[in-house]
Amino acid sequence: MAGMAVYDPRKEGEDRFEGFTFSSLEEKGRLQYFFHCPASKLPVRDVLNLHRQGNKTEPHIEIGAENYQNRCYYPNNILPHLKSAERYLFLFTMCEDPIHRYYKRKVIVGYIEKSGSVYSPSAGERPDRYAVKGDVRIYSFDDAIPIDEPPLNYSRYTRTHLVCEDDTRAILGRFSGRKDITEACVREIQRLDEQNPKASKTCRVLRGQDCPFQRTECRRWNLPRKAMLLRVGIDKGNGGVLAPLFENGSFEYIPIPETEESAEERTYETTIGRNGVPLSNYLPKRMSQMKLHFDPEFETPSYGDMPSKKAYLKKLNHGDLLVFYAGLTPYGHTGAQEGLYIIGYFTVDEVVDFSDLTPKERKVRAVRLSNNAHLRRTESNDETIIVTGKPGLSRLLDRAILISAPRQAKNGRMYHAVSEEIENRLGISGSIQRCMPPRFVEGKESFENLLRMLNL
DNA sequence: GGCTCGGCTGAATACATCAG
DNA sequence: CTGATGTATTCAGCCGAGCC
Repeated sequence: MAGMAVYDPRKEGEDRFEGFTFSSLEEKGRLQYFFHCPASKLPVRDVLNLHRQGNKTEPHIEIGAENYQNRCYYPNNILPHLKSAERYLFLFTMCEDPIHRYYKRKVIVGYIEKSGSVYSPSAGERPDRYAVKGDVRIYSFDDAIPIDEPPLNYSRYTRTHLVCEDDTRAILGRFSGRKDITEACVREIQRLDEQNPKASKTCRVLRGQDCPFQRTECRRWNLPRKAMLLRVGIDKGNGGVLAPLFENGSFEYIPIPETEESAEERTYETTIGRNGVPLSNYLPKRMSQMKLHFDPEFETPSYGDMPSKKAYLKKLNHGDLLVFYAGLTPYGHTGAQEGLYIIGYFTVDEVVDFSDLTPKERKVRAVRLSNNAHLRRTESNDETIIVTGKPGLSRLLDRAILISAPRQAKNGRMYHAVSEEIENRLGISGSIQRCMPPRFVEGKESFENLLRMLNL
């Protein structure tokens, strides 16, 4: 009975393992409290130390553990749980989201289904401990279960509590069919942790230590990533010409003209390209005085759009790639082909949907993102969606990367389709002449090929 | 076999402490 | 003062030894 499914760098058989139970478990459990991070609407631990109780590492949902890096109610709750036949460690917290109906209420937001333990020897300030480990499920505050209401009716001052079989059934019943948001929570923890200095990060690896789960089970280090390809810049329908591709593979990124009222003052004539001459040099005369719709812009960096692409952009997560391609045509040489080329990318920091924001938040964001063409427009920005890139991991390329090949349609006209080589490497295909629908590069192999193409 | 009692265990709770 | 934590204490329930 004891000693099953235990990871331990030391030898097994020590009497400290005696009594841990991982088999023949019963359908019951107990509560375990954690601090909710007030900076998040998701039920994640207080990574940022906003409760002044330390940068919380537990529950360590990345590997489905509690007490992995630090002790928390260790002798009173975790050790008895490890010894007991209880299957579930129910995680509950005080909701700190001021606009949620459960604000300042203690609610159960998920559980760990016990299947083993992890021993961690003491290190510095961190005493040695056993963690509970198992599959974890986390649910949103909307789906959370208040502990002081029927059917539970526990005291609102509860710290630890056993959960009998009836209550366990009731809790699992309430959660069944609801969406497990563990992955979103891991991404949120990752995002929040970036604000912490190295010594305060809630991941051992980021603090400079080894973690035996980094390459295996840790969801933080094994999050699926994807890329979205989006056509941008001037094209034949939007100006009548394509941007220039020079003989050495460099190019100009030429934004489309601004058609709305805007605070933008730059024109094609006043904007000097990377090649040293005004952008208007590459365009018909009639366009010289037109203002630019500089989107994407690589300074902040940011990319904005209106509702049409919203659903696609909202699929992007922190750490995903937003890859921009444009139509380019050889300029002053014949050593390359006219076609579609990757010209730059963002490593996504945030996707901000202005319709989710309060008017006050909108104002704050609009100031911070004032480099973006959509926020320079005079009209209201309530429906705008903005993707911000991580500075340093987002750039306009020096050399464009060809991704298309000409193909003949049934009616005899030529169009740009994904070249066979790119089809094999990135797993996308068909016409990419139009920006809609945007193509996604998903799957580990395709994504890694893309990273290599971008030298990432 | 059945009953008593004492010791052990673990859940609940009281206490001390600390920080906003 | 409030709310949270770690630790100490209490107390109820269980189990087994020992006795009739």
